[in-house]
Amino acid sequence: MPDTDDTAAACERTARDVLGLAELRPGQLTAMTALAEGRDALVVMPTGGGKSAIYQVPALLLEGPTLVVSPLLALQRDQVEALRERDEDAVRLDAGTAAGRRAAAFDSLRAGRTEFLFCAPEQLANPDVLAELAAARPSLMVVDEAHCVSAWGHDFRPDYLRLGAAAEALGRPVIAALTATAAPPVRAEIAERLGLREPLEVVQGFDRPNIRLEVRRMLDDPADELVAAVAAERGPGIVYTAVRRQTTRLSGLLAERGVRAAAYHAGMRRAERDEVHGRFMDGGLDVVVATSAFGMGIDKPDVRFVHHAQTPGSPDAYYQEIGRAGRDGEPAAAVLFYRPEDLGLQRFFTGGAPDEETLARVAEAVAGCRPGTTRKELGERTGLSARRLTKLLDLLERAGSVRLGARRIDPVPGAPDPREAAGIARELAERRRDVERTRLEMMRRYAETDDCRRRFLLGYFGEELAEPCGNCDTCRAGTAERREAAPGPFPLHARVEHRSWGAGQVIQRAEDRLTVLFEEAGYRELQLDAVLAEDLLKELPS
DNA sequence: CGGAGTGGATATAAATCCACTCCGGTGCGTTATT
Repeated sequence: MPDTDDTAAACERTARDVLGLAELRPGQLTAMTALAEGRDALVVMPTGGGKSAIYQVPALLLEGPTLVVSPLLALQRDQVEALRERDEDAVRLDAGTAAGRRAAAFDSLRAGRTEFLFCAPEQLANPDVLAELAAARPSLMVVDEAHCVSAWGHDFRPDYLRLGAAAEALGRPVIAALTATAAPPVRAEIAERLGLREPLEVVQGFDRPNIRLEVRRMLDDPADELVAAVAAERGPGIVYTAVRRQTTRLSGLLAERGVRAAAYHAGMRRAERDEVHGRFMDGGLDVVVATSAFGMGIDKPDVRFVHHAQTPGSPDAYYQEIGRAGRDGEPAAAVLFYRPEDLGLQRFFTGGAPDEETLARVAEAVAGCRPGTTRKELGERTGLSARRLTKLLDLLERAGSVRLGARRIDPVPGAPDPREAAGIARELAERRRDVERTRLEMMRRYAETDDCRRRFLLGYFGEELAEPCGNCDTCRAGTAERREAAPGPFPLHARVEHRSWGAGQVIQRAEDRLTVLFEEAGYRELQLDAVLAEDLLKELPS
């Protein structure tokens, strides 16, 4: 049984001697200590809040190498470079790594000469990589930008959903999940998907009081008003749009007004993207007009505004994007140019559920295959792409027809009939989609509320702001209510149960209405009089 | 879901309307050419 005080002291010493950190923030030390003692941790902390130190210190204290899973190759490069500057041996692995370097990296890892290995989750889908890594007996696995598990895993980068299985195949090292943004259900999903065991949760610093919040309701194309607003701003900023076409159009309009603006989206050539990114960071550009492709890894302290020409799909995405403003603590602005029509586009992005025919076909193929079948074999049998298959298999695993290891696919004895499993799987996908739509609905409420916008956003992330913030448009307009704890039943944070939506927790509570985050049904707003008249909710003991 | 673009009908000259189709985000990896 390790002594926590000793471990904490060792963490502080290592942080000071190796990383040069004289002072640790309380959350940092708690998380480091837990990891160094072998306990999983889920850390939610703003960018620049010292997340790297949280895994680097225990990495040095725990015997055995550290695997860092990170979503973007560029982020990996930055981190490797930073470590090498401190003379730590850190290597990176991706599809472009030549065989010789690969072998050398694994040798060095096994021999204990290399402490840190960085890769994307897709690398861990490769059985050879997994076997080599397992042989090096990693003691710590870090999942950076862990919200990607929930945000990207289901339809975009399904290998994120296999990280839990990968950890098992690696001998189940201690896991550290790090992110800057995670509302309560996202946190829960990260923990579940990664298979965290009684993780320590450290959640810090959601409030960004220096960012002024504002929503402008638009009846038409917001271009003119947006261009005027941007031209009036001083200092660098970001404008987000939902589609690529608007990035070039708006950056063109800004350029006509003499603003040094450039577009950025994933359809541009690599070199051009890098050039825009670099110029923005160096101060050679005033404004980048971008899709959501412009984001992770942008840690520029003096961004003075982040405006949205179109609404994003959730408060999660919105808060993450505006969080790139004002990191230096100086005043900054976040204006949402809101047209309800834009919600339709986001609704489209949430997508539909996979068709039952294909699900049934895969379920049947799985039922007929021998234990230990590989993805490749199953892909050949079903004629489906690896990606599509990964996504469908994940749903079928939850429906009980298959067990997925990191390297093998096993049929489950006594599994439900393929048709039935397909039905269950489809229902799971639909439920997920429905929850995503409730998040979109919360974005609408943010845009349409008369109450303090900051209180709304913080409430969404599970934090309470008693007083109106005084730095948003509704506070300035005087419509934000000065709210004592609203009287009556179902107080803030109460555990409740709804007749059809099941268990949940009150996350916002006004005089006449409340917002509940239901475990299965997502975010729902309820009118208090209706709740009382129809006896819809029961308060549970907490 | 909604917008942008296309094409036909209208009804007698240029433009308006309607019905229709198509399109829309995020990055790993792999693979085929330069």
